[in-house]
Amino acid sequence: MLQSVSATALPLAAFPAPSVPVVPRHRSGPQEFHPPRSTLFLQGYARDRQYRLVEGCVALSQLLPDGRRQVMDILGPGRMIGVWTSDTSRCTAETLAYALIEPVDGLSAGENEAALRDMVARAQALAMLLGRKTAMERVATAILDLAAQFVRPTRNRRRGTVCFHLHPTRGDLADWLGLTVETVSRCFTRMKRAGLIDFQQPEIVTLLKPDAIAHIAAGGTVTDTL
Amino acid sequence: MLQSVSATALPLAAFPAPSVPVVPRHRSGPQEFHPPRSTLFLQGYARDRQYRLVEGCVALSQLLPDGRRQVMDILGPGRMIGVWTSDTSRCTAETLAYALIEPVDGLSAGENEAALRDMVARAQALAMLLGRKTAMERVATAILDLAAQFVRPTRNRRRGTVCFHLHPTRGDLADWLGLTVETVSRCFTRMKRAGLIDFQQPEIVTLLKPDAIAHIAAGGTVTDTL
DNA sequence: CGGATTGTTGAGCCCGATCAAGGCTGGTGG
DNA sequence: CCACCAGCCTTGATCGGGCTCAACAATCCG
Repeated sequence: MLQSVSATALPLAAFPAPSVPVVPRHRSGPQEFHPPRSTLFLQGYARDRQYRLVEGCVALSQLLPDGRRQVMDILGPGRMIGVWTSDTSRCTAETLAYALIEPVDGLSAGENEAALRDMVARAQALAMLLGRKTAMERVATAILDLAAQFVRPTRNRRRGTVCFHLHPTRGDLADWLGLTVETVSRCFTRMKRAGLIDFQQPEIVTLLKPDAIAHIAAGGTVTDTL
Repeated sequence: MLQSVSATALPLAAFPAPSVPVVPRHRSGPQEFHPPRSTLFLQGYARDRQYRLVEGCVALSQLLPDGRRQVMDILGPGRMIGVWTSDTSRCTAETLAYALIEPVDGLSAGENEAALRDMVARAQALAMLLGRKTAMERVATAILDLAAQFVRPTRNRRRGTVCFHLHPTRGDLADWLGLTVETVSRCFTRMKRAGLIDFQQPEIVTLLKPDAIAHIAAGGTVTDTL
């Protein structure tokens, strides 16, 4: 039976890491290559058609009739596409970079459930972010998540710094984080000026102080971390 | 293979109706009765322990270390509790009214997946609401969802009006909708003054113009609907 | 009755939206 | 080769929706 226990605060500040294996398995068809900004529209596909993103970046989003957009997730290599298929969840999937995907069939019921639970966990993390976090916290959380998904093996880097390719545009990030382009841009600028991140082109981002960024994502202020 | 299709705007304004049957099945244990405001803390339970809410109301929420709360869902009769169990999703479940729950075991893999997909769909609907909707739209959406879940069979009612018991407090609603108590209260007052809803006690709400409320939830303004 | 909890209402402020302008980059065609 | 254009990004100025702070009413319960 259910019991009453006092709630313990868990690390819910960040997006949960996927529990599905990143190592490709269950391949059952030829890989497909899609150019950036192409729409992989998933609505109406049979339930058993699932893909794994091998390389690249895909955004899942929903559109309101009046054009307002909410990005539900940004997927990096190893993540599953199409688990949610069937008509219960209607997301548009769009590539944000050259994307290589491979069909994955024959997942066991357990693997399927695990993938679905990951989606629930990430959707709830997004809800927490959208409902209760400030703009800086949202951007910091997003940067950490994307850095984890898109780290590129770097060399000659100072200890503790991480460099990654930021595939989504400022506009995509805004639609993901419930903000506007301008606010996202301003947050990036602030973090850059604060010495937490660096970027010459807007797409190549280096985390200079990952811990400080995590601190902000968890609710600390920027000036705190300076 | 995935194909490129133009996106059609679907009715994503409202919370999706659950696809799991509301009719009790798979009972496998004695029903349990819980008083209002008792915490059914689900973290750490074995995966196979699931419940169905027979009567009453339960809120699922997450807490940030600093105390900020995000309610992830409000469950009414027929909804499943514990589908998400395992350590991927950490929600606190709290009764908002006297709640009668019954253990449900032996769900088929398909039923389990359907329940999980419902959760994903509702979590994404919440993300859309939190990221892209105004306060009035959020409250209108919430009222419609709760009305659908908690309609009480009424008599002597004018056609088209719906009366229901609103179990969550203004504070619970605020934590669900990403607002403050004051804003929620003001939205209720505005809708009351606009003749869309009515309530004598804050907990017994009558929808006077459900269509107009749906119109607001979909993005229309209040003065539009007057 | 007094205290606690919840709901309502008002006044003022602030964070992030909106509006506007300009810079940078990449692609296309002359 | 450069001119032109279309996106994307940045930055500034201003606005406003919802938050904060505060006071008070209503209800419940001991």
